[in-house]
Amino acid sequence: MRYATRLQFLRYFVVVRTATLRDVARHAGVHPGTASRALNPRTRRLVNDETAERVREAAEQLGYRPNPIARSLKTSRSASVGVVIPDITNPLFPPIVRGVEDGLYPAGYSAWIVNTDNDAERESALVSSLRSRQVDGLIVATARLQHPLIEELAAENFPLVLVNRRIESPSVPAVTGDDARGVALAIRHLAELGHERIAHVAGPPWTSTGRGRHRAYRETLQELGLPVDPGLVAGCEAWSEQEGARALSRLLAKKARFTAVLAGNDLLALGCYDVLNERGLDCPADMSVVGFNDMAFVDKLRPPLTTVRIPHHQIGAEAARLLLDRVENRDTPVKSILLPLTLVERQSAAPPAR
Amino acid sequence: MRYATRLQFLRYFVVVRTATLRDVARHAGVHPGTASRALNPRTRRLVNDETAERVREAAEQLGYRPNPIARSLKTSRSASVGVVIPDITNPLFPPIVRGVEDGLYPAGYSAWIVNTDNDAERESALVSSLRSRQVDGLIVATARLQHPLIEELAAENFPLVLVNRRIESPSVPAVTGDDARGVALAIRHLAELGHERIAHVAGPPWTSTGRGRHRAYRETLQELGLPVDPGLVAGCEAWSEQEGARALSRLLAKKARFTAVLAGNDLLALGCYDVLNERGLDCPADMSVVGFNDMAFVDKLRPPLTTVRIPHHQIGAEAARLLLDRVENRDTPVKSILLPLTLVERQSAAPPAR
DNA sequence: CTGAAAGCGCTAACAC
DNA sequence: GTGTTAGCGCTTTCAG
Repeated sequence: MRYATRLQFLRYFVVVRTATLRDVARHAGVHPGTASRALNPRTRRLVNDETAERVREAAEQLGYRPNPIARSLKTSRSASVGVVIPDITNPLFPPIVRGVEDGLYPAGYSAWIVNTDNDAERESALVSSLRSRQVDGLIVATARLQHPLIEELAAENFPLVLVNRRIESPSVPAVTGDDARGVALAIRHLAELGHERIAHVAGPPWTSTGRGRHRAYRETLQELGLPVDPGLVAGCEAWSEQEGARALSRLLAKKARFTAVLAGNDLLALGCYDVLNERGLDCPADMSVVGFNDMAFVDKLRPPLTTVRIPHHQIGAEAARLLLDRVENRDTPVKSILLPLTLVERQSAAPPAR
Repeated sequence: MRYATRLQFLRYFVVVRTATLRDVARHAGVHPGTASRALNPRTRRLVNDETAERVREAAEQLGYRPNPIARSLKTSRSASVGVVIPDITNPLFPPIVRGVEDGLYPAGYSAWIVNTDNDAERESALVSSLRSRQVDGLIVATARLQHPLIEELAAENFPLVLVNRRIESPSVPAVTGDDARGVALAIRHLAELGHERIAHVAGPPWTSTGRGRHRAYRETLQELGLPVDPGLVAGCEAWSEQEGARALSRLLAKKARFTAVLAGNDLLALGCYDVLNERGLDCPADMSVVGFNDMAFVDKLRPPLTTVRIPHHQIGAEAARLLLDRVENRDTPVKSILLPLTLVERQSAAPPAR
């Protein structure tokens, strides 16, 4: 050994080079295989307590950090999962992502986040890149009702959990809010305030949420014996403020009569606000608006937006746990989770003017 | 070969197993080393055009996807960088993160995002985990003025770029907005509107932004010949709505006289809104408020917030480029970037009541 | 220009 | 219980 003292030797490893399992093994006077077993919680019991302790000490002294890359290469696993979202810049997703990470962290997993911009080609490239990085599973927030890529993955039995959205095929686990009940909450609230003609600015029909909320809207009206008038519904091409504005404008332009509008989500509701402002209509005096999502800061709008709260963080966290279940055991039966929603009453919904 | 037809053989690789470089080499009738050279753009010129083409074709037929894990293990690089932020849930960060990704993507790099929650211990654990994953560099948005971890990394000459914040030591490249000019823009605007006594709700003094904006506030007042009164400044312990509210409350409680307030950022401005509302003070009639950042949706507040816009996406993108420069060549001289800011005039700042 | 060979750091049969 | 061995898939000297 070219090192004058043990200390120098240690310093060499700690500072200059990062210690490998071989170094640890040599220091503990055992074979690398044994060191591996001693350090890995899952195999720890295969080795003598005393030996294990020696290895642990050596590892600590050398500042040993396992190399996850080498481990991945050997095991074809990575202790990481991919998170596929349209755009982190959309305020809907940060809380979900945080939930996912918080669900993953205790299990020692971490998340790779990618933004697809709702571009199927980009999505496919990103998923492929995630898979070549050996992610152990995928959490997907971009589901459209028809989604070949997702069905492909599901057919392969690749661990996969959808958040926020579902696809038509029931074989893919999903964690979503209970939109039907959320819509019912909103409509009932409006009805109780005295509204009878309630319009709907609907989300894109190729999303499960857009379509589901629209259906729930119709069903709830029916249940309450309120008029179900197709002329009171305007669909959007995207979940954007701009589309929300266009939709409400159409409704207003054709002189539809209504005193309240349920927006498919908060972004669409924001668009409604814009149109009302433009036309000098007061919310809620002239028109009540209810949103969906309870996005950050909608309580600061004028008027503060009454909306349906979705537990985004929890959705992410549950999805992470569901995914981990499937990662650990691919034969875990497919299970979806429906989380309860709550109505947040603020000032954008009030009794209609007489 | 146990396969009856070439097609079956191909299917085997394409569908059942993922083809490796060896498979490609065998199919092209060359040595794996040659196949590697042929497929890697950087070594491509070392091999005969004809051979290279054969290899390329074989790769395509087999649906070959290089395994980045194996490559990383060999090269100690990963074509990925770590992005260290306090919390993706803070609306400040998504656009920066997006900018980083957009800056990285064309170069074939991707980003690992981690949330520190401003916890130094967690940060250190996360950075260490990123490094063991062989990230080629780090983009850090969590800098405090004193930041041992960052200085350590810098001392090692580990590729590193700060965004949004700086540290005291000048040896670390940073991409930030030109806060001094931004503050000047805001104060001058207020002065032009006729305000003379302008208060400041200052960000945390252990952040470069908090401190820098405070300094710029004083300097600009002085330049304009306006009163520089320490009694008109209240400091915050965090960049939060709550802290902003507490700060403005303190100012109001001690009966300080002022007609406008410059908030250290939009979140603090939001806190100011809350206090004004609570006390029945009208903004801007009784009190003008100017924010900083131009966060998403502050244009929807009541009143829409006048604020200083920081080009967050661009900050992220420039940081990515700067980092990549250093990754490719560690001896690239340290260079920091100051991006111009703009004042966004909305309705929260108006002439003072006489 | 291409082949041969070694090895990145780790794990997992398989021996003993 | 622990050592031995082989190998995950790739790159990169070194020969020729």
